[in-house]
Amino acid sequence: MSTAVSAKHSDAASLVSNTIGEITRHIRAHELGPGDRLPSEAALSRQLSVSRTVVREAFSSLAAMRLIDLRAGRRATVAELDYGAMSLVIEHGVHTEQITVQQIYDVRRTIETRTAMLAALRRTADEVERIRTHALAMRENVQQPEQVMEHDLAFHHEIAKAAKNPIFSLIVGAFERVSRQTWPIGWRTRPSDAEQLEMIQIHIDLAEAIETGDPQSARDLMARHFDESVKALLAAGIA
Amino acid sequence: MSTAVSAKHSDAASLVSNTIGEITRHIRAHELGPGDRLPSEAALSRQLSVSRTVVREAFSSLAAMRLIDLRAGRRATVAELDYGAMSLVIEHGVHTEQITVQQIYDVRRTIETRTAMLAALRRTADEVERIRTHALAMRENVQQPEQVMEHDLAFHHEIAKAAKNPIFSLIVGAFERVSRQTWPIGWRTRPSDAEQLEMIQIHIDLAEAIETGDPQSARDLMARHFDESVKALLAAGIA
DNA sequence: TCCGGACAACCTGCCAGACAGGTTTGCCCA
DNA sequence: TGGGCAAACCTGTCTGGCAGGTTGTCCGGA
Repeated sequence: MSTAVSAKHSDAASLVSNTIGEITRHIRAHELGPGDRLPSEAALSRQLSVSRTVVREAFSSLAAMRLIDLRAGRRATVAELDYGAMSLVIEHGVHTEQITVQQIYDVRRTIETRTAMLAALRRTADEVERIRTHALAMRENVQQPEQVMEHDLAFHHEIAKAAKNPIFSLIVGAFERVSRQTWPIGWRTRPSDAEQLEMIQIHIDLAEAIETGDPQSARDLMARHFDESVKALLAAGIA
Repeated sequence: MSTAVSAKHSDAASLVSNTIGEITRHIRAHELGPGDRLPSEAALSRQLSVSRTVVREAFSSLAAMRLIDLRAGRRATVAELDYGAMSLVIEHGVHTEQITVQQIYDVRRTIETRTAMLAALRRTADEVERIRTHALAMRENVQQPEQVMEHDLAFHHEIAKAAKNPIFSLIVGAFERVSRQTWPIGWRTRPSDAEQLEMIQIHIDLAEAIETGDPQSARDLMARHFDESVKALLAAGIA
């Protein structure tokens, strides 16, 4: 696998990409925020002297990146930050064998040891509650892997949120689609009840460290969690 | 600013989004890799029983996320991993005031202390050469901020590449567009020659640590670099 | 046999016009 | 003043068409 990651020079002077530029410029120039409405397709079509087809494709592209929201009959609106697009990029990388699962774990470890630390420092009572609930729900539903996975994902997500930096949420979210596909593999490498509970216990301990407000301990537990996971994956021959 | 980051449930059963799904499924099912060709618009149109317009918008959306490459007259091809889409998402977040510059620095610090460490462990001779060249070029062109910035960005990018994990390159690249806009602000907070050279010296030292293969020192230098930068930004009132 | 060039078939970029629904707005009536 | 209805507006999708770039093939010459 090559580690080349490029960015095409997007001065591709096609009408559609120019139109995309005009629309983002419009958002910036008018200081639009999430929920604010954009001009209609027909209006932009006239204004930029291109066909509605071109404007539509531009809107469609922006919607694909989740920069705007589109709904039938309604005007396009500026969207809230959303990790959907990044999620697709990562998934694409994995499926085209440009990214390995192990590389994802390394990045997640790097990011999530930080979110755990920050969460321990910045979490609110509500957030602690949600984090702990998910950790405990993992143990309660240990017989239903599907449930365990959902609470596991939500657990990590809530920690990222509690870190109070939306970019961390964005990145953690970006791995969600792929995680949903690789998670069962990791689970299967822990066939005994004891091993499963041990893995879940780390989550519970982590929730407690965040509740106590112990960043060092939260950091270490998250690091251990990922170290164990990678070890399990390697043992299963995923490398 | 809210820290909410959502992902719309994309079961939007529109023809276009279904078609996007079909195309990504096609890539996965046929195990296509970068450069491989996709069916023509007309063929997909017949195959999925939708108009060419719909297929075009689907292609256009995928191209916006840089999952495929489109060129006139040519068939669409599977694209290499590319941070263009992620870059736009981040930029959008900043312009709509959902992300602050300081939050970006925190994430970059988290990611890049890791890339510096890994680069020190995994770099090849060629990579060391490129990294050092950029660091030295910063010093040589110290009178032309534009040049300094370009070499600075390239410096960080090369380190990410040397870490041999494409996801790190992806993330570092994702911040490039925004960095290009905020970099001059940081530069202005270092008005004296001495301060500028001091900041550049860290880069040179870092290049050396990576060359020597000293991960601990590389890590610390990168951390210091970001700490200084944040301090400068705060002093300038960007917070 | 091999190479190069020209031509035909194919493909994409863009456009105009049209129609079926869903949404918004404003007006009118109670 | 408040509620409801109809018209105006807007988006999703389709058809058909033309210009211009690309690809592949085939034939003639070396």
